[in-house]
Amino acid sequence: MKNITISDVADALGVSKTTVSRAISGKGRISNQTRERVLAYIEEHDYKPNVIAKSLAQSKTYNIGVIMPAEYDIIDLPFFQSCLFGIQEIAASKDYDILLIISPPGDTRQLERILANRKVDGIILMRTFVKDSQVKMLSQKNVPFITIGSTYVESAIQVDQDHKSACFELTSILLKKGLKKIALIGGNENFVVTQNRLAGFREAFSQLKLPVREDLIYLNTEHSSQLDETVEDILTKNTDAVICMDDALCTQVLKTFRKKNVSVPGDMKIASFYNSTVLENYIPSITSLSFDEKKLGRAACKNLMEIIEGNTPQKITVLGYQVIPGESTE
Amino acid sequence: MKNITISDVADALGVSKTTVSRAISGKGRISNQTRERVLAYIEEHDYKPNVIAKSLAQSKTYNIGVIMPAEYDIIDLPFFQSCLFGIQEIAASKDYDILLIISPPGDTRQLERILANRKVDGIILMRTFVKDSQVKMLSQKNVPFITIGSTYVESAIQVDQDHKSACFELTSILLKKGLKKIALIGGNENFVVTQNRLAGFREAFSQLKLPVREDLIYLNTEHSSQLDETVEDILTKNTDAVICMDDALCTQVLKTFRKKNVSVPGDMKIASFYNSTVLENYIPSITSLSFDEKKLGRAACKNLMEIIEGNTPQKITVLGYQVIPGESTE
DNA sequence: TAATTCAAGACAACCGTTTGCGCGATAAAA
DNA sequence: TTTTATCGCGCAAACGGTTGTCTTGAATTA
Repeated sequence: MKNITISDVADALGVSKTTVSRAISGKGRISNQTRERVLAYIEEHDYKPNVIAKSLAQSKTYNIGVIMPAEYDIIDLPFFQSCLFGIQEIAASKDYDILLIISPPGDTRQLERILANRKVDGIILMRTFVKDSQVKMLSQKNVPFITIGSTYVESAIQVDQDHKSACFELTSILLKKGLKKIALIGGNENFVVTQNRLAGFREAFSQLKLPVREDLIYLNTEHSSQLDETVEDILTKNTDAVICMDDALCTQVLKTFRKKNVSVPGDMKIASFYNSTVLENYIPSITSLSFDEKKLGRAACKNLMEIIEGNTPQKITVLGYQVIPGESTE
Repeated sequence: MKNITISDVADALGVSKTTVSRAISGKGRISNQTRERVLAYIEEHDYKPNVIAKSLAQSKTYNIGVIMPAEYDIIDLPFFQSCLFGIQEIAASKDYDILLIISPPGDTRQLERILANRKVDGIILMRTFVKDSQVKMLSQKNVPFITIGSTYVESAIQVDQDHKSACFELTSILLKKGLKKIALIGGNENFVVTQNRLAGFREAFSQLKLPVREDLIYLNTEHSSQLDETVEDILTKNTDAVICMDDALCTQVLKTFRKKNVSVPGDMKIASFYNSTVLENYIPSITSLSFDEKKLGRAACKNLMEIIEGNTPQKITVLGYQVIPGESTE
């Protein structure tokens, strides 16, 4: 069964393709009467324009590319998922679809192929890295794109969560409880978020005129064996509290604590980023931060749409957070 | 800067577009000498064919649609992620990209729009439901598609994990330890996997000529409040062991056990599906099943490629599993 | 009434490929 | 030598829309 085309519609109504096209797009000169006649016919016969042909004529695909870093040691899944849902929500409302690009941050090949093939009208990067070759590449070509998470590339339009303030506030809360020896365990140093959180951590100390214990900052802590050593080290240093930069790290730390009979919050306080499902069922409940990732995705997608439509959204959109107090820091 | 087109290449070399097209595709009659001359020129000037134009001419998009159910209470994220990675791997190797479709299982609108717009060459459903309206719709239209997870629609080509055998084996292990009063806590009854697991559970009993305690089967257990009641109920019934159909349920059950001072494995044994990161850091370690989801994604995508290329893959591909023994059932 | 304006819509070129068909040249078969 | 196959390649028509320009007839103005 062949699909019905614009010519079929035109012939059936005894008008030209132009007229049908204009009736649909609403652009160009056409009488209301004719427009309605065309639209009625289209409705009745369920004509759907061929988007491919439309793409070719207009150089527009109605797809947006969303880049998800293909890193297996990142347990940021709920983040990506919620973010995607937010993007999808806005995209769908404008009849755009999502082309998912899964590649390691340093690898621009798939992205380049997709751009060369003109398969998308714009790009959203769901995570950015300190020296992000994808961001660099995108800013050189003339493609609309949005980064989620800040980047050092001048031209990039960004949507971000306020990780710096969040980490500042979390750290401050602990410091004000008299906990001075606070360890910070973080993941990949090359994430821009990691840097931002670190900055907030430092600022909390300096604002209270307290010294940061540099020896208690542990970044790039990914693998379980390494993390065990880290915890070991933390314990020998008579630490008061630990802030974990993600919830997967936190569960591991908690496990090691239990193995070593370190009680929380008795012997040690602990707090984490994201109040994700992974932590939800811990006893004691864990103090953590809550960000609205779906909102983040929505904001990113809205901004991208603006750029695609030729407008210029504000350069940086920063979204808030919430501290969720738990028993683990009482 | 305009993009270089096939006509530019043809003109530059003094040949026709036909010849250039043939040199690239390798189809049609062309001398080796000419082909190489064309390919060399293309390489040097970095000509990339316009995929949109190609799509229009060939009615082919080099996109595959992947459907992810937009259900917030499903904590199957690692499953979907690994699956996606597997799909991506195969797709990319054939220069296909992934169009991500996020919709609730009962909602076929986005899917219909995408099909009407001919934006994909085929579809993969990452989860199927008992009465899956998406599957039903797809099997009516003439679109290549693969379901992950079995379905009752005749024409569907399926890739599946052997949840029935897996649950059978897991249950058998417990039964053979003398644990007869086994509770089964499951999520959404409308997932086909849920049904399959239930079948395996039952079979384990019947094979050992033991009666299934129907009153210990708890399906559709999603929300935390409801789950608490369920656990309460299980405890009053003097149960020996609990099998949780997913790891998120399991962590909640474990939490409630701890609250009520039910010790694992002393007072109660427990086992779960998937050995995901959520469970990784529990003490005691949890007995669970391990499936290779990435492999599943790969298999699904390979089969879809077969269909798209006009071949007929086998109707059902079933992948294995592994039981990961833990301290929780010792 | 003639000249001017303008809205409605048709025509045809164009977007960048693929592909069926035809044509001349060369090689093989009769 | 003539007929037939085969080969290498170009022509032009698709694929299904959009859009700038032109035509037509009716309304407006002088």
